[in-house]
Amino acid sequence: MRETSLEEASLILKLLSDKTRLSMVGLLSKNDCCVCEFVEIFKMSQPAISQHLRKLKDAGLVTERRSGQWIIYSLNHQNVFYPLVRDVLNHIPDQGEKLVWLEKQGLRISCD
Amino acid sequence: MRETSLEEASLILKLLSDKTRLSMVGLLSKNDCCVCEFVEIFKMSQPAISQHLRKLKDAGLVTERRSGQWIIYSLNHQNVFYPLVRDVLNHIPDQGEKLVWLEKQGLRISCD
DNA sequence: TTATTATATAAGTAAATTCTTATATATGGA
DNA sequence: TCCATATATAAGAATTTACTTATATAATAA
Repeated sequence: MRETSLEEASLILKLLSDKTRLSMVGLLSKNDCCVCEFVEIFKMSQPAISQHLRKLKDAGLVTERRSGQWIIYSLNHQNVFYPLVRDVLNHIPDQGEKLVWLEKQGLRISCD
Repeated sequence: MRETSLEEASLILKLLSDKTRLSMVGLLSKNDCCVCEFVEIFKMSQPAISQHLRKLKDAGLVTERRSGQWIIYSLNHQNVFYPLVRDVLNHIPDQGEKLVWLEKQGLRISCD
């Protein structure tokens, strides 16, 4: 396992220490998501969601791709910090239920 | 493994996301330490150190005991969040070298 | 007892964080 | 082309955080 410096580790932990971002990362570990899905799930303004995603992207924890009008976010398993992220996610409840709820509302965007 | 709620997990991660506290916890996983040792290691004011320790103590991550004039802090392995802490510590460099340095300076307090 | 050492706490300050609102850009459909 | 939808970004406000200095408490040593 690659050893992360203390500075790097605390930076990643700071990103994951926000409830919304931690849940986002948990969701992305299950399924890719677009911004508008996060807006529905977290009942938060679109700019607030975009700003959280930008922080995750700047750290390399997630990647984005365009699909039509949507920007689809994915968890970046290739990132050097992914092992830390994975270990942290092991300690939180499965966020997949939020996607089930989204689907029930008919708000799921199929991300392919 | 006990499943920590999202709120609880983010609270613990917030505590660990501070460089000083993360290093403190890493040190305590090796050896018990007193406040004055932390002051030397982190070259930080005594109140600043005490305030960090208080946050860790309030969350139950560390315990304290008095030994003469010193207050000795220990990592609380019994805490429900300890498994998360342990997994996080697995991703940071060994903080034990800071104790070696302290010993070389003749500043180590034998904690028993 | 008095002084010294170790620690905690309180109050204030500067910086960082997370929202908000307003606005810009890009895509797709009528 | 024009409009609606999805997203990003910028600027500002409220809150939180991590320090500072000043002071209080407890133990030990002279």
